[in-house]
Amino acid sequence: MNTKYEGFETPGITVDLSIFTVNETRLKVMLVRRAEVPFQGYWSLPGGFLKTSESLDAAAQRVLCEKSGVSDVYMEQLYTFGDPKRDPRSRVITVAYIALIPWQSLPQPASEKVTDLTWASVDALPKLAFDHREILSYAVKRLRAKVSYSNIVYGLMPKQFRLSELQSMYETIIDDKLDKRNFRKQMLATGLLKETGKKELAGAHRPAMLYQFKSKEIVFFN
Amino acid sequence: MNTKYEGFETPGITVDLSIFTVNETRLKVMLVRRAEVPFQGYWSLPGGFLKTSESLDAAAQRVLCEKSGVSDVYMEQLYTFGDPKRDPRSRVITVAYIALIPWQSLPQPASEKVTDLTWASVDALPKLAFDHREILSYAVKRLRAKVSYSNIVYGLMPKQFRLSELQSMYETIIDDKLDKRNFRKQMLATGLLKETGKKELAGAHRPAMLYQFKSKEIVFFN
DNA sequence: CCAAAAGTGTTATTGATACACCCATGC
DNA sequence: GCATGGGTGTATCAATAACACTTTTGG
Repeated sequence: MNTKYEGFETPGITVDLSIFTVNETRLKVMLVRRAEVPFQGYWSLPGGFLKTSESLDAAAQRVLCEKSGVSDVYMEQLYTFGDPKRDPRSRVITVAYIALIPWQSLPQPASEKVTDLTWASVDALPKLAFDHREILSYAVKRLRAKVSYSNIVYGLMPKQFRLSELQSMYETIIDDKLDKRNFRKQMLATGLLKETGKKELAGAHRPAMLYQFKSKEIVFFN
Repeated sequence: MNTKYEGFETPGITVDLSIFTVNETRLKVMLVRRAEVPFQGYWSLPGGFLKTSESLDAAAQRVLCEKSGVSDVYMEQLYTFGDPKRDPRSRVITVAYIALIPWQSLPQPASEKVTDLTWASVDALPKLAFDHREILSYAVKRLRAKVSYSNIVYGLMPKQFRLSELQSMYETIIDDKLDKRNFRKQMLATGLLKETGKKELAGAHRPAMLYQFKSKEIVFFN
């Protein structure tokens, strides 16, 4: 038996990531296909075992980079799931994380044949391995809540953007429509945005002013 | 070496609890004195190793009951701390919890000689073992924040109470004064309280109506 | 000149804040 | 009758919500 102290357990520790992005006005999450038992062939959240002398944050960062190819994005610890039966093989406790990646920052997949990684709309999920469905709904809940009292959408926007793109980002995540004038007023009132001076000229319409965030800091409102 | 898979670690898992109560208009947290190395003789948060086939919540519940003698109180998972160096002996990851106990629910200590357990004011803490100071400041931060957007103070109130006691509870936790009339208006407007009909007669003043919560549910505002 | 998205202010409503006096009781 | 905490209402201010038309461009 795999114990360190009499009667106490030393379970395996993993990190599992809910990596979100928004594309085509859909909130999407990264799923990877499991190559091994248990749940072979099922989709699951990307994750991995904690390595020796690696902090939890570092492990999450490593998994993020391995799977997405990006680093330096918004990430936070979500919750720790430790039900004794959540892994049918042996006791595994997982520390769940949330990460946000702007769609534009994602490297395009090298080939069309990548079938072991996908971005699934959170409202059209396949069956998931382990308790990953539960983890993911918790992650979505946290994300939706946090959007409304912080500027966490930072993590999903490209460097420069139109205010209408920012509004669309909010609308996609909270799944509701917002008033254009009130939205702009409020956003500019936060003082967190600055004009870049550049104007986007693409499209048969009046060009839009491009904005960017003054800093990467996440701020809480209320 | 204590590994389960090549290169992966199976650290010890503990739960550590920040158990809060309020007494004499001070927010207090339970500390226990460590009998063993490391940090022998230091004060620390109550905690313990996860047992085989025990869920994280169950472990936290067990520790709570062992140390405080109460169960069925408000408890929530806080955060997981996994720095590789946080325990000088070996790798230990701790899942931190918050618990709230009404002062009136606490069994009085059997003898005056109990010197291995204390309730310390959170603004006058001794040196703590491990990273418990960090855990505790995180817990206090969470508690203070949550008080202002939920009815989490439920967890600290006795069955029946005066509105002025409820106000005092809020003021103690957020460390600020509130307006009496506005406070009462808002509290009653939530619809979460009901009069008990009873009046408290103690004291040389007009007796106060006693209230209680309609349900134990925790509700979020905003 | 038509389509398409950008940009812009005012009013109404709601919620939050500030504030002072009388009441019921015990001693 | 005085000290103590209990109990009550209104006016102001700030924030939020509702709402429609003009502008600039490409085709």
